[in-house]
Amino acid sequence: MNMEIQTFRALPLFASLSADEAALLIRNSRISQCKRGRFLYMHGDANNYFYVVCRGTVQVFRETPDGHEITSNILIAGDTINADEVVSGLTIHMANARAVDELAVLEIPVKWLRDNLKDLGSLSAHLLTGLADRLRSAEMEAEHLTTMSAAQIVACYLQKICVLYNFDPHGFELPYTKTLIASRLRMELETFSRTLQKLKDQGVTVTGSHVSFSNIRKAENFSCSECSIAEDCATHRLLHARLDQRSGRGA
Amino acid sequence: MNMEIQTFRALPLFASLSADEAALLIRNSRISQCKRGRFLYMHGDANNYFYVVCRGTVQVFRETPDGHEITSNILIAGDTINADEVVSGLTIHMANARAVDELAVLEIPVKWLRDNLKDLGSLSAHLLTGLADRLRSAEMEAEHLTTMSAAQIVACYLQKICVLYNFDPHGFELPYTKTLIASRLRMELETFSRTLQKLKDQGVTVTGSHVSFSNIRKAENFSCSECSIAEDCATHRLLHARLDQRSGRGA
DNA sequence: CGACACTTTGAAGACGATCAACGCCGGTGG
DNA sequence: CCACCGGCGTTGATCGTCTTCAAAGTGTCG
Repeated sequence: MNMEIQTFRALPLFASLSADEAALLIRNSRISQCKRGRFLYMHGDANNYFYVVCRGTVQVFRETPDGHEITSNILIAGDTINADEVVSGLTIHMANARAVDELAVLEIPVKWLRDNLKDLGSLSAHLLTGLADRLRSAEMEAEHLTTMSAAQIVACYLQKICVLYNFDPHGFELPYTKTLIASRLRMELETFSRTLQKLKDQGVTVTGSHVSFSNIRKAENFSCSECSIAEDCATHRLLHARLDQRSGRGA
Repeated sequence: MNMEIQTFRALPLFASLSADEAALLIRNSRISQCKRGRFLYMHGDANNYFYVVCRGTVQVFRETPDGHEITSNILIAGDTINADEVVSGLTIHMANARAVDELAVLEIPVKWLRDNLKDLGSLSAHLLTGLADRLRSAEMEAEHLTTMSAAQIVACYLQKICVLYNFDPHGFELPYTKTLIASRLRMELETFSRTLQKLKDQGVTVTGSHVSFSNIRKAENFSCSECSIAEDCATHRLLHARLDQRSGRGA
């Protein structure tokens, strides 16, 4: 368990906590494990804990009346899972959260958190910026959804993944199944699969779960016209940085 | 100008401020007016002020490379305009903000706000919940965008407008042009117009800018299957309350 | 080897976007 | 008073893209 405490102190959300604050938090929370496929909570369950991912991956999703799953987010170490629900004061969960792989989460009682948030100044500041960042990216994605083609969305997402996981742009493995990614991108698996084929001409090659950006310039022009023109897409800047850092040029 | 101060004290965002806090805020901010069609700020401008709508309506939108406008939000009195940008620490605006009608906004220097947010406890708490609420509704809308038909989206939105503005469900006028609404709903004006015709059979009648829910039960089933089944759609609850309150029954 | 989850491919269909033309209305200016 | 114009909205026809349904291929693990 102590190892887990080490890991959670390494998360940005908690990094700036003072020793006192951290001790306070640890005394009043616990780390819980979850096996692949298990539900952390389900839609309608009481919203009693504030969760933060320590290790592993979480899929947050809702179900349509006809049983279709809509993935609203895929979360990794350092992400808060239900911050919005907790802050909004919801008493029940509005979505399902399921472990995609072996999972460790920090579990903080909502009740305690509400009473003590003022004593955890830096945490509340992180919460604030975290929510703001997510809001912005949610709005950005909604914009993409309506203005970009499936091909652009996919290309853009692959680049984002590459930066987020610090992968080598010349070649990396998809961190989760295509089914999950398609659901996350709000498209059908079939559409996703077909789109990957089309992207081969555009400097993005995906075979099996292996991705490589054979022609990053082309891939980039093709994807995310919004961001690149507006120059507000941090992904591209970081991607370039990674390319420069890894090797001289990328094709 | 004193009248404007009265109005802004009435906004929920500031209602809970103590007299001291309010005085502090007023000393360090100002209320500025804006004529219909004028830009409050444009994409790329320096993000120097935190804005709150006191009176009137604001359209926040971005432009695609080909000049198409995408409305990301329509804001009314009490809404923060660029809270996400300010909290995220962005130095330039990521979108345009334009006055839809006669507008009054409270203008708080970002620099000052950053230094003094800790002295305005209740404001920062409101900011937090405000962001969380917006995040949730943004995710909800993204879900709707991919799971519901245009007809459902429109019906759902009209109900939301009715509740938000406290209109009579039996008949009210659209608060803004159809062009703006269509853009807000991320559909083309043509699609919106056609959709309104189809909704006539479904208990929602729109002629010119006059809306009436002739058969609220039917309209409801038709719209927003997500929310109603999940029972997490506050709109419907409030709509019922309004119907009960107005008259015995709604057709 | 067989079961099962995951993925690919094909063909058909639905839905919204796009292009184009027209109607309506308020304002401005002759 | 009428004519013209521009913003706004409606309607029609066509087109492209994504979804849907169906079937078959690939991989892994017992």
